[in-house]
Amino acid sequence: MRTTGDTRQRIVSAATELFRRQGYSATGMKQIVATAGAPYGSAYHFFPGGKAQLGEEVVRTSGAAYLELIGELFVPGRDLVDATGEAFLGAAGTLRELDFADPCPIATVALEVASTHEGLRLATAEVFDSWTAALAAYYAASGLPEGVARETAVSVIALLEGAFMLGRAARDTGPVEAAAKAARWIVRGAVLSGSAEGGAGRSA
Amino acid sequence: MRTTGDTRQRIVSAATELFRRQGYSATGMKQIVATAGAPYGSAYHFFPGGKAQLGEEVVRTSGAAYLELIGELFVPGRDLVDATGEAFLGAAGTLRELDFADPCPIATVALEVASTHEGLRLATAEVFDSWTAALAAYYAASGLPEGVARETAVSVIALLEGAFMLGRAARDTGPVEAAAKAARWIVRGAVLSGSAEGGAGRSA
DNA sequence: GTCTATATCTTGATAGAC
DNA sequence: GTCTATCAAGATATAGAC
Repeated sequence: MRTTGDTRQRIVSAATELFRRQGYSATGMKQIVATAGAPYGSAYHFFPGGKAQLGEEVVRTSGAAYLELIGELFVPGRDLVDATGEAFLGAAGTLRELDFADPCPIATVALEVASTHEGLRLATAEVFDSWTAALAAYYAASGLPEGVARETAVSVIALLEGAFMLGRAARDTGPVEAAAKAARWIVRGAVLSGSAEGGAGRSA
Repeated sequence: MRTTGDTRQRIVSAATELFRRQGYSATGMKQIVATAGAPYGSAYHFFPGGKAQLGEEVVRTSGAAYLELIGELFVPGRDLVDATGEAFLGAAGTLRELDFADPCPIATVALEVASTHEGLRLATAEVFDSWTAALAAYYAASGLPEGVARETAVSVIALLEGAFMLGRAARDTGPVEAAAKAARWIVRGAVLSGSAEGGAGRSA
């Protein structure tokens, strides 16, 4: 029976929000604990590995949360093309609601650390992989051949990340909305190629 | 007739490379001048506005360089789908040659500053806009209706940026190669929708 | 235009009282 | 487990000799 566990989570939550708005490097431990309303020492009490350890936990925690979201949005049985397009339109709404902070909690960090912090880089890679695997499983369950499903999932996630980037820079949801149509074309193309090459191209 | 102009450019070049590998926040002025082999004072002599001014120059300069590249890759007359797909395959090669440093010189900076440095954010937005406008002009010249051409260009650029992100995180060119196929589907879809809605869908 | 020295601030991290 | 004080190193930026 644990008596604590509250401040630790507040630190993780604060770090998640700050990383998403300012990135990893521009966010200091002091700012994190100040935002969390926690004493400075608590940061190193809960994360003896320092900022890198905290960063990894943020990446993996928010990565897991988004993995659940994917499971909710892409329910087997729903049409592939429609489900994909609607996910993008929902993302456009989220982008606006966040006032153009990053809807993806790990994107900025991923680019920042890719060539500099190997541990963090691996964490972001594993999170991206979990997302694409989940989406690929849905596409495969909907009839796409395994390889096509995987490539399609990777492309759709990439398109969403890039659309967030352009949308944030322009402070405009237009890019994400344009990407919604493009995502539909990608999936539709995959369905066509799947039925031609491999097999059960029918989806709904 | 100017007698100098060399150290200034070395500073810009060094900053461009460092931003692309480490991002904006993690790169210090001292590291920049050290890499450039320039005295510290020169940085503020040439960029009285400090790091932000240097950052803007880096973004605009490398943005202009990539704008030229787009012009070279997308020559009117070439088939839209093939030109787009081959550009992605070339980008995959570049990603590997750079040892998975960011092939896009402004992507990391764009995400870092989007919600924090308004001047820099605007610079990245204008660069992205110049790229999508150039690509859209090519698509339009190839027969796509204006609006479709614009949306397609935005989506293709976004897909490329996102594919770079996933590829860097995984240290694998697979995502960019998958995106090459997806980009072809996007453009093919745009051609179809263009010929249905608006008009001259024929490209080659 | 070059270069050095310095001022001021903030960073990540640690030590130790409570 | 909480909280404060402090450290050394880094940051951005400036001043001023040459």
